Order: sequence, then C-alpha cells, then structure tokens
Amino acid sequence: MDAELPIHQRILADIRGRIVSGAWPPGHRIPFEHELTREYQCSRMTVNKALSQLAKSGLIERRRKSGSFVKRPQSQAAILEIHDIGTEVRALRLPYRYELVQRLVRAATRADRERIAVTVGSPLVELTCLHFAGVDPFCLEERLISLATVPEAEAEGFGKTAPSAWLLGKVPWSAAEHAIRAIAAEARVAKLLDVPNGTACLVIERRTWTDGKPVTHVRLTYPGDSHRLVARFAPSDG
Amino acid sequence: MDAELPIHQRILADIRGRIVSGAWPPGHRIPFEHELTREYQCSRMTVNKALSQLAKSGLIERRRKSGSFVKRPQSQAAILEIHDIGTEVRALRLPYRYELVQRLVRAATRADRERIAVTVGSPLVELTCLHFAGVDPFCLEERLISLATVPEAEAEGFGKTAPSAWLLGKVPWSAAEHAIRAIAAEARVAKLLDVPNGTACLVIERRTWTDGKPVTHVRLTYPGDSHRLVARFAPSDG
DNA sequence: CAGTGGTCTAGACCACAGT
DNA sequence: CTGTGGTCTAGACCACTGC
Repeated sequence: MDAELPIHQRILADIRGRIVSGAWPPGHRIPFEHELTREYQCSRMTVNKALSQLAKSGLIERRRKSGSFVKRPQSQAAILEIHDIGTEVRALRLPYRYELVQRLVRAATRADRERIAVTVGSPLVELTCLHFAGVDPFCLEERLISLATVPEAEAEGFGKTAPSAWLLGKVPWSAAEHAIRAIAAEARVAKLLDVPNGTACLVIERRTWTDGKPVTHVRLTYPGDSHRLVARFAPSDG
Repeated sequence: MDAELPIHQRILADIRGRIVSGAWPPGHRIPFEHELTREYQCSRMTVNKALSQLAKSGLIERRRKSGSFVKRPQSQAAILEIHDIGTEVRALRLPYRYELVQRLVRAATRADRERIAVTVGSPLVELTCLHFAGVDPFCLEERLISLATVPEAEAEGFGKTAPSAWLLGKVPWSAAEHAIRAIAAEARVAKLLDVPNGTACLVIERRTWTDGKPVTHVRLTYPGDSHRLVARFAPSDG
C-alpha cells in the first residue's frame, strides 16, 4: 500500500492517525519507546525520532518516568501566509501598479515609538505608497524604515521599487510581529484609497527586527471587503 | 555563557544565527556534515539532527552530492494563534460572560453551502451567541454545526456551554481554514453588538473538517477596533 | 564513479520524576 | 531506587546525483 516510508515516518504517521481520528483521546498514554521498539522491530533512536517530532509539533507531551501522552488541542494555531502585494494582485489576474505618494526623511518623534521601537530623534524614512489592482487602489502602504539599522534606505528613492521588495533583498532575515484589525477609513486614508469616509478597512501592521534592531514598521490598509486573509490550519509535521 | 545546551541545539543555533544575521546569505553553502563533525567534535547523527531540523523549518535546502544551502526567504509565514474567546477576554482582565441568543435545528439550504460544505437538506444546528467582556458585547458568534458529522449536537442546548469549548471536547481533531476580513456592521449585527450601524468590524470565519467531513462553520464578528489579532513571525525551530 | 545526505543500529550514560 | 525519556556514539548501508 504505502510507498515504503522510512520507519520513523511510519511510526509518526501511525500515531498521528490514531490521535487525529480520536482513537487515542487526549490524555491517552502512548506506548513506551521500548514497546514501540518491539512493535516496529527497530532501534530506540528510530522510535525516539518519531516521538520527538510529535512532541515538537505539539500533538503529544512527554514526561520522564511517566511516558508520553496525547495533549489536549490548545490554542488553535494557523499559518498565515503573507505574500508580496504585487504577487497578490497578479494572482487575481489584475494588472498591478505601484505608486509612491510621499517620501520623507526625518527624525523620529515620540509618536513613532509606538510604531517602530527607535529612540526619539533617530533618523527615519517615512513612505506613503499605493498599490493598484487595475485602476482601483488595492492597498495603502504607510511605512517607516529605521536608517540607523538600514542606512542604505537613505539613497533609495522608492519611486519605482516597492519598499517591501527592496527590503527583502537588502535586510537579511528578521523577527516580525503582525497585528490585524478593522478600522473605519478616516478622511486622508479614504481619499487615497478612493472610498467613502468611514469605509471598513482591514489593517495589517507588521514590525520587523533584525538582530534585535528595529528595521521597519508597515501599515497596510485594504479598503472594504476587497481583501481577505486566508489561513489554513497548521498541519505541523508530515 | 550558554547554559549547556545539547550539542545538536548548539549547532542549530549557531547556523541559524549566521543565516539570520546575514553572515551566510541565501545560496551560501553550509559546511558538510563531516566538516561539522570535526568542528563540534561529535558524531554525524548529531550534526544531522541539527541540519535536518533546519531543512524541515525551511531555512536551508539539502541536496545530495552537493551539500546544504541557505534558502531564499519565500512566502512570509506567520503563526496566528487563535485562542478561545473566554481565555481571550480573561487575558484582558475583564469578566467574561456567554449568552445564547438563538438556537435552531434545520435543514441546510443552498445558501449554507457557501459556509459549510454539506448537501442541501442535510440537518444543521444554527447558533447565534454573544460573548461579553464586562458589560459590553465583545464578539458575535454565528455558527453552523453539521448534524451528519456531529449528531451529539442535537441533544446539546448550548445554553451554558459555548459551542467552541463543547466541540473541542467532542470532535477529535481537524483541518481548518480561516478567512479574515473587515466589514461594516449591518443593522442586525450592529444591534446585537450594541454599536452604530456601519461600524467597522473584524470578521474571522473558520471552517472545520474532521476526516474529510465538514464539522462546523463559525463567523466571529468583533466590533470596531476592540480586537486585534496578533501573530508573530514563524521562528519554527528553537 | 565518488561524495553527499537519509536512514538505521546496538549499544551507552545521564537527568529527572515517581515510588 | 527505578524506569522513563534525552542525548550521544561509531559505525553501517543505501539512494541519489553530479562528474
């Protein structure tokens, strides 16, 4: 039947199947490693590989001297994939256009500290950009970039290149934090997005760090219900 | 300095650090296993454990005969944790209250098929519930449960127990799909949430399956900007 | 063909938590 | 103390792939 999976993957799949199907409910004790060793005719390392992975993915809990137990599903975790806006638009089979509305270089104010964790007075680039799908504004991007962390941003005009793409190629990797909420479009936002005042908008804010230093804060505002974020349940291991 | 990490975790952290810091850019070849074996004075299995994990978490790519290479960051993935509403409210240090507004048992209409993938005519429970934080409505829950998949739901009144908690204990595990968007509250929703008509609301819709069969569709509507979804970047391994 | 990673073994020692 | 999982070793064979 199966296409000759490695032993540890077979063990993992078997156990996961029993948990997912409900045959082994939360709290159920999984056979000890040495029992599985006999059952699958393999060494303990192989069994351990499977069980460690199940533990890491949160399906089971392992306790010394007691054994391994099926965990209660806890916080629903979903993987949210956040794509590049251009890619997003083109996936809708609409022509994509980027437009820089404003670019400022200035010193950070106290108000900026809530958006990007820099000290007051440290240099920033502030960008306002629009992303179009066809003729309609698809997304308003308001961004701060810390010049202390990314000094190269001072020389970049962002007239042609969208800042997200530029940053991806420039700043190596990072930690990030997302916040998603709904707002009513205020006058300035409404005008830029060409929608009536007070239109419900989806706002995604993302803070990014590299090596502990703040890189950028971006606020993406999507008008109306034109945009949906889709996430699938975390399947974790495989 | 370090608190005596296991060797494989030290290797993993070292390599991840070099990738995340940018010292090893995308495309950079990671030392071969046998090289790391010498560097860390450990066996190949230990090195392999670290590298396999890095590969599984998507930071590196491994190719036989060629070696292991730093991957380009691809689609930004963030882990979105979706907690139980009661837990959420209590985390805000507010008293939580659950209230059932309406409970119906009926046959699925064609309109339901967009929400929950059942055949027309198959039996459903339809629930409308409110979750309160203090005296204010915090979240409106509109839910369909497929009685074909979860027949026990017919006997449950949901007067005291919120359906999410009940389902978690009843239906084993599942696949799920989330959609997040912003809407303007229509009259009925606005009245239930005690907000003005047209208030921007955050809507989370979740479809759940078990073993390929549809379990439930739930629409959670959070008024105004009272609610923020927070996601952190997927750090994967650790 | 040769070198890489993928997998596996049959041991071992240790830390830790129940008894 | 005992039994569990956590980690590690020093080998081994194989599959794949680039030369």
